[in-house]
Amino acid sequence: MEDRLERIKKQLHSAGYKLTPQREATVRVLLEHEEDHLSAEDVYLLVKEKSPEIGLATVYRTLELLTELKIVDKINFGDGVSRYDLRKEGAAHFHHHLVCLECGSVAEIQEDLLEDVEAIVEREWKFKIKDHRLTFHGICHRCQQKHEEK
Amino acid sequence: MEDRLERIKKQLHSAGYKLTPQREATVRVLLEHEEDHLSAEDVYLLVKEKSPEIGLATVYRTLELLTELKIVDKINFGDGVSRYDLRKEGAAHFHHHLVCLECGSVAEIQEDLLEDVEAIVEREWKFKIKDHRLTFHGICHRCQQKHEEK
DNA sequence: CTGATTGCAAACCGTTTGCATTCTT
DNA sequence: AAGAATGCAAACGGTTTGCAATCAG
Repeated sequence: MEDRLERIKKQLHSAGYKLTPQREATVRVLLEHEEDHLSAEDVYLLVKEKSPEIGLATVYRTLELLTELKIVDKINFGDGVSRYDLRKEGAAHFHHHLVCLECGSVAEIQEDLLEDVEAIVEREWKFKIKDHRLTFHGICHRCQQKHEEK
Repeated sequence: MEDRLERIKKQLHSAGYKLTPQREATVRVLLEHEEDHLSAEDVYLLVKEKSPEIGLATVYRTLELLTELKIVDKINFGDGVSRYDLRKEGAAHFHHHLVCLECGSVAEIQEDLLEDVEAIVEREWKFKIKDHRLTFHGICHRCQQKHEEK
């Protein structure tokens, strides 16, 4: 955890950005909530608990910065809110999501699964793939069980 | 084209909605621009050419209606704008997109491609898939050629 | 020191909503 | 006639921006 933070700091630094307490606090929150898909506002509130003087605009600017450096991925499940996901270290590609239409939960799939599909797309459509977004909408296991109980 | 319009009208009707000139004009625009990925504003401006008295709110309400009836899919490429895509008739699943990072063009893939992946996800994650969203980000064929010319 | 970064408030912009009016059925 | 649908303008909510004050390097 702490070493992960160090590496991110180094990335910021070598990209010519300053290491402010606000940026560190923001990255810390992201590290502590890897599994959640936090909105900017969520991050803001969490950072505020530890560093109450921070402003929402700074959080937005930091998240934008981290997105630019590919430390974080900005995603969008169709409600009008952007969410921010820490990239797994060494992950070339973005992970996939399972969004439950009933309870709204979001699960992650780390496995690639798309290698074959990408090969087809690159060959047939002559499209050089840089990244992908794959989201499945459906009913999660827990909600399925709820139905069976009735 | 005209028969497609008729069928959509019928769908609206049998869902208990009225057939107003504004709704017809909006559907017409969507049919005439199937390949484009129009935003609500785009649709509004196009409808306005033929029916200048229409209001933006009505376009939003109609698009919402069509989305609800699954005549149209609401998509979101990450810029803060929703776009609306007419569903191919008989298409069970949503089609995929290729977004070019350089020129911004959006191509469509009608083929399913995800059957195998979906089978894996349903089995391994016990997730009942209802729909999916798959977008590839990369460089389109034309932009690749532009590079080679240099 | 000096330019980068911050916090605040105001501006933005796509979208939604309240309401009186108009139109389908 | 009666409820649904419309147009307008105002409200909304997430995000961005201008600016003076502050801070990191």
